[in-house]
Amino acid sequence: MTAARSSPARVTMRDVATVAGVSTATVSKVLNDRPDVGPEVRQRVLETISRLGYRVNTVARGLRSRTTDTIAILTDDLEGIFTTALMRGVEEAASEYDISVLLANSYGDPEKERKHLRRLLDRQVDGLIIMSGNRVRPRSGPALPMPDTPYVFLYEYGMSEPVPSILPDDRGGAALAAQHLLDIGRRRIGFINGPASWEATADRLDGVTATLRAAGSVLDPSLVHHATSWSPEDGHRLTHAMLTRPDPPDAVFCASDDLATGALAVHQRPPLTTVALPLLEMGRVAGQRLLAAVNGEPQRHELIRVPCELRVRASTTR
Amino acid sequence: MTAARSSPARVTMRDVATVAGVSTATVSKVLNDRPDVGPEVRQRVLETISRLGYRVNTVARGLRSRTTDTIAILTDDLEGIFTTALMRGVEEAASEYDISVLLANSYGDPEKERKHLRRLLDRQVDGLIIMSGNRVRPRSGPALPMPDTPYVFLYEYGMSEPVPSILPDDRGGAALAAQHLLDIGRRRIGFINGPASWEATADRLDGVTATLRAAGSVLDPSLVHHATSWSPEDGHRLTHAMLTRPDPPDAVFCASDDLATGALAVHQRPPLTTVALPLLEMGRVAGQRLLAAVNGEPQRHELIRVPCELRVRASTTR
DNA sequence: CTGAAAGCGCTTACAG
DNA sequence: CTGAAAGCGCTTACAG
Repeated sequence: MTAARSSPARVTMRDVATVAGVSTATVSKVLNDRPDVGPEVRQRVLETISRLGYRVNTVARGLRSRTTDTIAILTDDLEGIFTTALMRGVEEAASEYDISVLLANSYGDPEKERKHLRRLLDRQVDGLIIMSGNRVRPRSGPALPMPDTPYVFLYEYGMSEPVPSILPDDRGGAALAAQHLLDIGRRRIGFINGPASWEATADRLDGVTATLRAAGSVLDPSLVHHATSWSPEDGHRLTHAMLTRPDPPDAVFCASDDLATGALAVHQRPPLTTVALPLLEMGRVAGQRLLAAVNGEPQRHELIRVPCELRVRASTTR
Repeated sequence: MTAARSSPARVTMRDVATVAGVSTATVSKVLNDRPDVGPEVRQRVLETISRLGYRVNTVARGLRSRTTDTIAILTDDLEGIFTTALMRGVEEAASEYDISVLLANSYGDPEKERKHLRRLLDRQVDGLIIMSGNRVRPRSGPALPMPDTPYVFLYEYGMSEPVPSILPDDRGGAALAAQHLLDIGRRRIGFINGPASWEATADRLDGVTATLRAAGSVLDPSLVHHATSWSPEDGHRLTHAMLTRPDPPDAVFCASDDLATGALAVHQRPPLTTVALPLLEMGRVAGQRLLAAVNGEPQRHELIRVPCELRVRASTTR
């Protein structure tokens, strides 16, 4: 890429200094809110800046100060169903501190991940969020060793790297749902869970089981069905099977919105009570943790489970 | 943000030059594949680079060369239903040229847009993609004048700015669907269109009308219903009304997947024949157009309509 | 073909 | 409180 644009000589810090009759050092101090500048000089410099329409060149600043105020999101699936909400959280957290966010997509390919990491490190990013957009699972370390650049995992987790991994509290979320059903008087709870191979599936079963047990009740194993996919079709099929038993449950908890959608015919669908994944909040936490690390706060291996939220709607209102 | 990391003195171009016994100018030339370097010197430099593990500092390069190989996506809705597919297209196009992509979210707020633009220009981005994630409509120019930085609109369009706007060809897409229904022998076509206030709604009505007319047929106005939202509920309601008429249509075309989903009960849903929005391709086109402009290619006001694609599935197979 | 020199636009000790 | 000087790590004319 070559820049073929010609501009009418961008205003530089030197211009401001000359016009204001000070040194560039002083202009820089004003710009960075250093205390060691006299009030009248500061005033004069600020006026000159706004009169000339001066804007700092972040690239030059970055070269000198060795920090770029830039972090990167490296995802394995830019089109994952949770990607945008997670990214929004990261972007919000970063924006609050005037940090910019670079976006890169590895498609889950370690070779692509390595290439992106190399490019991002060459660009001197201050830190990285390594993220999955669709499924919580363990992963190996970054495809490129990064001894000097902090990073965190988001919606996936490392096995031993000394960094935090930000995850949804699927167990707690399922417990919320089960407790809610108990609270509205249901005792015989059916559970359409996700595919058995997903971590969230086991975590949610744990949550439901423990909640019922704590209430002196028990989860009937024959009322737990595992879908083979997260599709409405599976939700419909399994719910139908459950409700046509001689001893049907008095409430059904589905492990995902799609499963629940299929459980109900569209023309008789009340607004669903839902356990919301805290995606936005997870993104924010990831951003904040990363920025803290960029600022020198030590990191260690830890799994941070962000609580889910129960949204009660008509489907469980009496 | 301050960088509190201490690294063991990063390898610099000067180090490579010293070890290889050449000047930094020569190292730079090798790095940038300039022809004016002797083969044995080039070889020696390359070996030294890989031996020392040298990596270019993109920030320093950017300061000197006045180009950052970075573009930005500025969206009004990071969680719009089309956002990720569009972004993926942009990211793919950019990655092919080793261009990095910055992400910013204005939430449709002109003040936030201005702030982001300012920050992005300060960072010396080579160009910008200004994008809507959910709805094609006209918009005013960028919230900050950008005389020196090229940009394009994506999934929204400017009224007069001398830049391209990349849009889906909704009219052509609807025509594809109508023609397909004619091709499989249907003559009396019902049309569940979107809300009347959307541009895509008018464009699609145009497409269907023109296609039927060209086939010597005509679209019965009483078989055109406009939804009040894009929801499955609306799709269900309107389809039901249409099919319970004394003279029902022999095919129904819905203006969105959600409307079509509602049109069918989940347990009897065949795979839907669909007109796919060319979101990925649109993103790619936007990226390519922008990079061309960055390289000095002149821009002008134009609306680029990217063709939709018909995906025939069981719902229209005999 | 190769290198010395200048300079991109800032910030940072440091001297006064 | 203010500024002269050095320098971040590159690339780019230019001279030889």
